[in-house]
Parts: sequence; structure tokens; C-alpha cells
Amino acid sequence: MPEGHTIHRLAADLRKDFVGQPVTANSPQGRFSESAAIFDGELMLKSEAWGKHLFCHWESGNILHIHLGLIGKFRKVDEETPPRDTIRLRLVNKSAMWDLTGPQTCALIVQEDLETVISNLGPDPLRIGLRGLGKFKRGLASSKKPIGAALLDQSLLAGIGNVYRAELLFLCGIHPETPCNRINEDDAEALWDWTVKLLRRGKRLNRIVTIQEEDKENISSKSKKRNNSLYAYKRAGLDCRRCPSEIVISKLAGRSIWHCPNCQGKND
DNA sequence: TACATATGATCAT
DNA sequence: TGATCCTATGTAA
Repeated sequence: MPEGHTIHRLAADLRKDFVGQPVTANSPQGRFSESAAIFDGELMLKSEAWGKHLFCHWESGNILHIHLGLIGKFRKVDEETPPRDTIRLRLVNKSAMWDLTGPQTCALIVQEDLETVISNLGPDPLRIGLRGLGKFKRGLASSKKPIGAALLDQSLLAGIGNVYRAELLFLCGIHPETPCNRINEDDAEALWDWTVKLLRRGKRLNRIVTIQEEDKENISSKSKKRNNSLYAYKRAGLDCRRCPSEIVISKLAGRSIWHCPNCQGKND
């Protein structure tokens, strides 16, 4: 679940449910009890996302910093949901209840700490939009890493994860091993444009959908049931949606990556 | 019941 | 590069 679109959507949903009326906070699991007690009963003033980081600001000036990591979830639950001991944090008010489980980070910090966190992040496409292109291009130009590794580097751009990196490279026709500094102007611009577009779509739909209208008709009725929203991610051995080749899987920056050997030209 | 896996990141070697 | 942390889910045994 958690790439940048998820976190921005979360920030917006939490804002809707909690900003404006006092929030009860506790830690059924116990591991966050002391900190939760500090802002328990306060007003949430603001809820925002930077890349994959979520920040909820409280009256006292304290800030709840959450990073979901690989397996974390922060979800709205029914008021009868039992307080299981995997729930790190539970937020409640009159109209809503949310449970946080398995976060990589859940900490109470102050503004200065927040600034340190975001100073280590590259441009966030969902905050800066198309205006972030310049920064992104400079980041690419100064790196020799394979683009497939760079896209996961949150200090180059903030919010992309393993699904989007495979899909972005497919849509731009770029081989994952291409060194960043060999990506030309047009490709860099296309990468940034698609990133902004796809993250916005993901936030709106609350899930990752990269498939384009013109490719929908090429999806055989056989596979119509599932897995129809992506081009490359987890599609090893299946037909490319745009040519007769098969999608191949490889490893890059310690994670699996998928690409079409025909549509995503080999780098030399 | 056990194990593999997951849209992440850090720390040790 | 590999081990590690956190939790839930699906599949194998």
C-alpha cells in the first residue's frame, strides 16, 4: 500500500476526520503510550505529507511523525474494532476511529525535527507538481546510478516506491539499468510528467493504476479478471501489453524489478 | 502450523 | 550485499 500517493491520501482523510474537534489518542499495544498521552485530547491543527512521511500537528506544537514502511497500515476502523495488541496508535473522536499498525516510525517530534526529515527528501511531486522538474533534472544529472535504483532514492525524489518505479520506466520506455546522467532532456521531462500524473491518479483512486485508456482494449478477455491496472510490476512471464514480448524480472537496488525488453530499449 | 512474501529503510559487515 | 525491524495475508504442509 504505502507509496507517496497513499500517504498524501491518508493526510487528507485524517484532516477531514480529525481537524477541528479534540482527538483522543492512546496506544492499545503500549509501545507508544507515553507519547500518546502527551497529545491526548488536543486539537489536530494540520495533517500533511512529505513523500512517504506523514505529519500531524497538534495544538501544543508537538508533531506526530509516521512512516508506514513496508508493512505499516493506518486505517479507519469501525467503532467496535477491538483494541488488539498490534495497534500502536488509536485516534478517536465523535465521528471516526483510526488504527495504526506496524509502522516503521511513529514518534512525537517538534518542528525542528520535521525540518531535518524533509531536508533529506528530494522534491515531492504531489507537493510541487510540474514545477519540480528542474530539481529532478539536476538530481539526475549528478548521479551515475542506474535510474531504476535512483527512483527509489527518496533524496532524489520523494514518494516513489517499487510499483511506481517499474511502471514509470515502462511508460517512458527506459531500461532500468540506464545511468541517470545518460537520460536525455526529453526522457527526464517525461519521467517527471508521468510521476506527477500517476501519483495524482493514485491519490485520487487510493490505489495504483497506471494503465492508459488506449491499452485497455489490448487486455485479453482471458486475463480480464485481475491484474489489469499495471504494465510491468509483478507481471514476469506475461505478455507485454504493447508488444508480443514477455515481461522479465530482475533485481535492482536489492528489490525485484520488471520491464519489457522490447519496449524499454537496452542501454549500451 | 509454518513459511514466504509485501507498495521500506536502516544498520552491520 | 545481507540481516533486521514491524504486521498481515496467502499458500503449503
